[in-house]
Amino acid sequence: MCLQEIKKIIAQKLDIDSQSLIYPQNHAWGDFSLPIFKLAKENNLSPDLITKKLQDKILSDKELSSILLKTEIVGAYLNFFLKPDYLANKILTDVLKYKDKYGWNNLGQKKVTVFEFSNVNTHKDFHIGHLRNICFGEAMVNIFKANGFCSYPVSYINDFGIHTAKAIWSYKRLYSKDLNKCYAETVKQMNDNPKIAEEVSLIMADIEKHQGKNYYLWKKTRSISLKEFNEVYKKNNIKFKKTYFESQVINKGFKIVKKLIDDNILVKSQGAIIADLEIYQLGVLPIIRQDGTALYPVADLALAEAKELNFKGLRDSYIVVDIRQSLYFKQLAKILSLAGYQQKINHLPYEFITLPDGMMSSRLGNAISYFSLYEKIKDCLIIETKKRHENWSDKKIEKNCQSLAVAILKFEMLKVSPAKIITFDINEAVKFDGFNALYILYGLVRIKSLLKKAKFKNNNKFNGKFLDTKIEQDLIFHLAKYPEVIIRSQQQYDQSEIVKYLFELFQMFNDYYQQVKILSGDPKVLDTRLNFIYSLSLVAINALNLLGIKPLNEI
RNA sequence: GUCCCUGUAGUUCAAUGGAUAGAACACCAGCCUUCUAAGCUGGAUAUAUAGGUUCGAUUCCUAUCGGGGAUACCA
Repeated sequence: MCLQEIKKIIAQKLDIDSQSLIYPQNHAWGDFSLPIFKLAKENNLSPDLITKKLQDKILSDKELSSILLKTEIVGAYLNFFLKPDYLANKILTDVLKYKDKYGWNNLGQKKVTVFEFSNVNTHKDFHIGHLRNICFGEAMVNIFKANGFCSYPVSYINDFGIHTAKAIWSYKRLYSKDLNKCYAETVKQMNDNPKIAEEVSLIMADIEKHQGKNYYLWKKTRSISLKEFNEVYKKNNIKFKKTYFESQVINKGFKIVKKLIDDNILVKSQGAIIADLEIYQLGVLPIIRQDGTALYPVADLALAEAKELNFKGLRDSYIVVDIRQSLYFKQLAKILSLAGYQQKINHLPYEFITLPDGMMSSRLGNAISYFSLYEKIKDCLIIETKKRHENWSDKKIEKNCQSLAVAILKFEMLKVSPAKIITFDINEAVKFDGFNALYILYGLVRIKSLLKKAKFKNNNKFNGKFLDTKIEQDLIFHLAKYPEVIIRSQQQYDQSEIVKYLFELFQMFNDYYQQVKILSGDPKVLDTRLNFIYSLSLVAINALNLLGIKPLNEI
């Protein structure tokens, strides 16, 4: 039984809306609270009278009395206190039983849901903006799964756009494997010399024809990029159910465009092919350039069709792309619906990443690439770890710090709500204090260390009555809230709910760790406390799994 | 110009319309012969402005002022 069910029982017995039961900002005021301003007004009675009536109702009800320790009237609030040992036994039983699936639910009813993310461009760096994208996408796949959806991650790689031709234009002059540098260089030179645009156009035409030297160079440079992307995915333990390439769907896209022109959904204008969506107040979307080369929508139309074909029963397709493209996705969805597609396309937007001194962009060439950042963080971690563990081998330190660096970066991307711009400050990120992945992982290591020293084996020997300190009861209540966090993070498409939850959990645990010496404490309560902290670690690992972050055994 | 998002502490972020607006960083002072001190304890500081709705507004509405973004061939 979880808090929602308890709330439902209370609400039903008292004939109130369970939504009106709130969590007081201070847990000392009670587990739930009912503000009775509204009730008083609706019934035209004084708040005093209402609270007393409700209290009488509670006292005379057998079931409520078995759950509730007491109620208190404070001002116009009726505060409810659950019986601590009742709650402790319920929650610990549930956590130890369901383990890494504690708090999961069935709300999604196995609905097939595809998440498209990591829409990255070859011939450019994989930078921290993309990192936010894959971390967000992966977390959403996991969170949807925890809510009973059949959710699948797919990736789409833009390996065929005009940006590839731009990168190749400079590559032929510089022969640098730094494709992003090539790309930025071409963009820079194009600003000064408009003639270069024509040359880039010719390169793109060759690539589209699949022949000649430019096509060969395209294949060669493309594989450099793909290798890099696969390293990022491997490092971050992200596996896609399917990967689509623009180069593989683009021809199908042109066919669809042709059909849409026949159907009058797309039209020719100023030498280009466009969708005129002015009557829907969605402006105009260019589809094919004057020179006949494709813009984004050509491939996206084919991609929508491909996903429908690959995932039987696909109802909802989520596309994780940053918020600047939200108009574009409204336009795309409109075109698909005009063309009669059944699939529902949802844009899952998130804000971009900016640097303390301004915007970051591949075109300007000032984006922080993933690997440079990762190496920097890892190096700082190695220095700190050496200070703390003089007896650890270099190999062990390297392995530990690799894992930590990945976790820290993921955490930085996930701790802010998707609707917020992340201002990424590398100097802050290498401090490793406070609201950081290390705080969580370190706390978890402390629990693991305690369990190891006590030679703990999961034995279900616990007695809720022994968990009688305030901090233990606060922690139990926090565990009880976890199922609601899983639901909220899905409904609001916001993984940061889970991150906040984890941080609060370990703030409380560190407090507990400081206050109560578990191993040297009262031996009578040792079993209960070991089961208790084991439960904390289970929920923590459960939540870390949803975020795609791997725990460590030692730090 | 039009449309969208956003203004909370020195900084970066919290707060399903409810009680005393929370954290983290930075700064100052403490805590390791005691379960991993990347931890803990204590300390000052904030809702852009003006109205409105409400018993009650950081939250909803309007206006003003700031910041960001989108707006036909960038991605």
